[in-house]
Amino acid sequence: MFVNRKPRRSKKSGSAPPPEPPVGRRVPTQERSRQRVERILDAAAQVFASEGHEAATMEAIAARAETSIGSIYQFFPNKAAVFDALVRRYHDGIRTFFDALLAGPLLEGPWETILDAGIDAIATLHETDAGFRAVWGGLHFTKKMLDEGDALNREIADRIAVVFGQKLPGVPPRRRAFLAMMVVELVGAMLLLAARRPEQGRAVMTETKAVVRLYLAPYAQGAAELSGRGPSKLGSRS
Amino acid sequence: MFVNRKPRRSKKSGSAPPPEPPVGRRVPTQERSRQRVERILDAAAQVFASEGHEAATMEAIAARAETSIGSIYQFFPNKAAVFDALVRRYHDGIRTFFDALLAGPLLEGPWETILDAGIDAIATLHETDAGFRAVWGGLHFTKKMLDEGDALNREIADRIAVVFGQKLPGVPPRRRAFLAMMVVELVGAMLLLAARRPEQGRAVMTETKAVVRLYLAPYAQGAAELSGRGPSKLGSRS
Amino acid sequence: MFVNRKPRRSKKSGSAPPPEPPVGRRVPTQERSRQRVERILDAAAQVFASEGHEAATMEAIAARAETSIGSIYQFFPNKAAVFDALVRRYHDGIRTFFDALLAGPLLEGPWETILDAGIDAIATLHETDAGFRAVWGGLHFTKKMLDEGDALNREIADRIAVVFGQKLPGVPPRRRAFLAMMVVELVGAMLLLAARRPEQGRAVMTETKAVVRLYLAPYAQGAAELSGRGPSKLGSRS
Amino acid sequence: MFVNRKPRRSKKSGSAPPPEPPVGRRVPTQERSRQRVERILDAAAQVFASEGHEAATMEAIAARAETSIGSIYQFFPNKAAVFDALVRRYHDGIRTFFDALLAGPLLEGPWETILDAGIDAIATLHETDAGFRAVWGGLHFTKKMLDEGDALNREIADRIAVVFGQKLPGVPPRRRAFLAMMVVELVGAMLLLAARRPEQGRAVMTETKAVVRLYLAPYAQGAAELSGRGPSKLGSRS
DNA sequence: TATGAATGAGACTTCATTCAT
DNA sequence: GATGAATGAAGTCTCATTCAT
Repeated sequence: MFVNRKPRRSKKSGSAPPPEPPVGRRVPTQERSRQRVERILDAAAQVFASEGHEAATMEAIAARAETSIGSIYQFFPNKAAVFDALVRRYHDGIRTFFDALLAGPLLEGPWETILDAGIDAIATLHETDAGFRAVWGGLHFTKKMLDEGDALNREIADRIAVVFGQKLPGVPPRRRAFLAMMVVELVGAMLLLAARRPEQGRAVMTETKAVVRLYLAPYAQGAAELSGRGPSKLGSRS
Repeated sequence: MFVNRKPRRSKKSGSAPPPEPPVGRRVPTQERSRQRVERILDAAAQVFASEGHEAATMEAIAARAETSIGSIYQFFPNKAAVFDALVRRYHDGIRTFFDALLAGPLLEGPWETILDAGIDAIATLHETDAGFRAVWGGLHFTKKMLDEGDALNREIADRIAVVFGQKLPGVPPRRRAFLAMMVVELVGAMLLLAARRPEQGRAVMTETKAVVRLYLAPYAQGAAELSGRGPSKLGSRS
Repeated sequence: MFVNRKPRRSKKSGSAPPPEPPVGRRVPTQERSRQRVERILDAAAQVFASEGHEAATMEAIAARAETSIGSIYQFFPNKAAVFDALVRRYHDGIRTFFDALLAGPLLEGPWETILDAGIDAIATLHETDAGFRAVWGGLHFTKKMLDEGDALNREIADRIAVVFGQKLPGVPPRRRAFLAMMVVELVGAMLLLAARRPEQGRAVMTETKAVVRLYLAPYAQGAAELSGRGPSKLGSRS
Repeated sequence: MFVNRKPRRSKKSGSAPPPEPPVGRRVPTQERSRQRVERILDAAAQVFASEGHEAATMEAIAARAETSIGSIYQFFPNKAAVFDALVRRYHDGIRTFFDALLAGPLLEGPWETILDAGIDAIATLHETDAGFRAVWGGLHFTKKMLDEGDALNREIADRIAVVFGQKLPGVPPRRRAFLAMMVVELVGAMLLLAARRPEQGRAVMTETKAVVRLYLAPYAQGAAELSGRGPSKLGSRS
C-alpha cells in the first residue's frame, strides 16, 4: 500500500526511528501488531476492490490477510471500522502526497506548470494506487467516508488557495478559496471519470488540465481586474 | 417525481389516444397495478434516499408503500430489481427532460445561451427530483447502475454533439464528440458536487457555466483555427 | 382419468342417467362444477406427477387446469384436500377395477388362472393409469394417504379372501385372510418395483406371478393338510 | 444409530491405528465437529421421523440438536444436504451390516439357513435402527434418495448373486442375478410392510422367509433342471 | 361464481460478532 | 494474544390462503 507508515509526525521524522516507548520489550509486539493491521487493511482493500462490497465479508478479509476473524476484531471493533481505517489510510496517502508536492521545488515555476505537474502527479498516483480502487471501486459508500473526503478536499483546497495567493495575486481571498475549491473538486471528479473509462483516461486528464487553465487564466497576472469576471458574489457566499 | 403525469387522465388527453380496452373492467386492474408499482418505487426512493442502503429492507419499503412484502415480489423478482427500476425511472426522467429541452425553442439562440439555459434547467431538475436523491443519495451503487449511467451520458453527449455541429461549425466531428462528452461529464460531476454541498450549490453551478463557456469558447465562430488548441490527437482517440 | 364417474352407486346404474335433483335448473351448474373439479384433479395429477411435489403449487395447478386459484378454493378447502381427493380418486379407480374383475367370468377358472389374469390386469391398469403416477410418482406422501392405501389393501384382501374360500378349501379363515393380505401386499410392492424399473417391469410381474403361485400352491386342493406348513400361529395373530 | 462406535476410542483399538495428529490440540476440534455432525443428524432423524417433513424445519432440527441454526449451515449447505446425509448414513449402515453378515460364518450352512438368518438379521436391524425410521418414516422422498436406494439394492443383489453361485449351482449367471434382485426387492418391500404394520411385523417376516424359500427351492440342488421352471427368458432380459 | 391481486406467516440462509480453547 | 467454531438476529423470498371486484 502506498501509506505504510503512520502519517502523524511525518513532518519531522526524517529517517529517524520513532521514539521508543520506555519498555523495550513492548516494541516487537507493537511492531507485529502494526504489521498485522497493515496486512488486514491490505486484504480488505483487495477484497473491497476486486470482489465488491457484497463479497467483502469479514471471513474473506481474514482469509486474504491469512489471519483469523478473531484477529481482526482484536484491532477493529467492527466491520465499519475496517472500512473507515481503509478510507483514512487512503486519505492519509493523498495528504502525504500533497505534503511532498507542495514541499518540493514545484512551486518555483509559473502557475500553469504547477497545475499541469500537479494534475499529472495525482493522476499517476490514482492510476497506481490500490487504495484508490479499494475505496472508490468497491462501490460502497458511507456518509462518514464522504464527509471525510469532503473535509480532505477542503483541506487541500486551503493549501492550494495559499499557492494561489502567491501565483494569482490580485484575487481577493474569498474568491481565491472558491477557485481552489472548484479546481479541487473538478480535478477530483475528472479523476473518477478517468478511472471509470480507462481507455479515455489519459485524454480526459489532458483535457482537464486545459479546462483548469482556461478557468484560471482570467485571474492570472492581474487579469482578474481586466476581465468582466472578477470576484463574484457567488464565490463569496460559502 | 419526474413521471408525474397522472395516467388516469389518459382517456381524454388529446394528441395520442391510447387504444382503449373493450370493457372498462380490465382498466382498473392494470391501472391499480401501475399505481402500485409507482407507490412501491416512490417508497423505495424515499427509503433509499433517507435511510441509506442498509435500512432499505424490503420490509421497510413495503411498509413505506403501505403494502405487503408479497406485493413487491409480485412486480419485482428481488431487491436489486427494485433498485434497478428506480434507476431506470430516474434515467428515463432525464431522457424525457432532454427530449423536451432539445425539442424546444432553445436551439434558436447562440451557444452560450443554450449552455446556460440547459445547465440551469438540469440543475433545477435535480434539485426538485426525488429520483435523483434516491439514486445518488442512497449511497448504494452497482456496476449495472453505473454502466447505465455511463450509457445515458454517452447518449446525451451524442445529442449535444449534434447541437455542437450546428453551433460550433468548423470543429471536426470526433473532436466535437469528445467536447460534448467532457461537457456532459463535467456538468454531471458538478451537479453531484452541488447536491453534496447544498449551501454552495448555486454558486457551483454558476461557476460551472463559466467553466464550460471558457472551455468551449476557443471553438466558437471558427476560433478553433485561430487558437493554438485546435482538434488534438487526444480527443480523437476515444 | 380412469375414474370419471362417481364410484358410488356404480353397482346398479347401467347406462342410465343419474337421478335428477328436483330443480332441473340446478343440474347444468352442478354438472359444470363436477367437470371443473375433474379438470382441477387432472391438472393436479399432472403437476404432481411431472414436476414433483416441490413445483406443485396451487398456482401451477390452477394454470394447468386453465382456471384460477380462487376456483380451486371454491371446491377444496386447502391444498391437502386437493391431494387427498387425488388419492381418493386413484383408490376409487382401483376399487372399481376390482368390482369389475370379481364380477366377471374370471372366477369360474382355476385359482392359478385367476391369479395370473388378475395380476396381469392390475399391472396393465398401473401402466396406463395417470393417477397411479400422480400419487406414487410425485414423491409426496402423507400419513392419511398411506392409511387409506392400507385400508384399501385390507379391503381388497378381504375380497380375495372370499375367493380363497372357494378356491382353496380347507384353509382356515384366519389363515386365508393372512394369505390374502400377503398376496395383496406382495403384488402391490412388486407393482411399485415394476414402475420404478420400467425396463424390467414385465419380467418382474411375470416372476411375481410365479412367486405367488409357489406361495399358495401348498394350500391348494387340501394340500395344506399334507405339507408341514399349515395354518400357522403367526398368521392368526393379527 | 447404526454408526455407534464411539470414535474417541480410536486411539487404542488395535487393528488399524489411524494416523494421529502430532499435537493433541487438533483432535478435540475435529472430534467435536464430528460429534456435532452426528448430533445434527440424530436430531434431523428424529424430527423427520416424528414430525414428518413439514415440521422438519432447520430451526426444529437445530433446537432438537441443542445447537444453533448457524452451526447446521457450517456443515450442510442446505436442508436437502442434511436429508441426503441422513440417507447416506442409513445406507452406509446397511452396507456395513452386509459386510459383517457375508464375512461371518453364516455362509457355511445350507442356503435355507442363510436366507432365514439373513432375513431375520436385517429385520432386526430395521426394528432397532432409527435411521430407517427417519428415512422411510418421514414420508419425504427424493429422486436422489430413491436412486441411491436402488443402487444399494443392486449392490446387495450382486453380492447375494455371488452366494447363489455357490449355493445354487447349475443356475446360469443371468438367472442367478435376476433371482437375487427379486429376493432383495421382495424382502425390502416386506420390511417396509412390516414397519408399517408393527402388530403383524413378525408374522410378515416369517412368511416372507417362506415365500423366498419356496421361490428359490426349484433352483436348489440342481432342481432347476428337473422342474418345469428353469432359467426363463424373462430373467435373462434385464 | 369466477378471478387473481394482495397478504403475511414463516422458511431458508447469511454473516457480523462472540467466546471457549 | 490467536484462533475459528458457534451463535442468532435479521434479511430475502415463497406460496397457501383470502377477499375485493
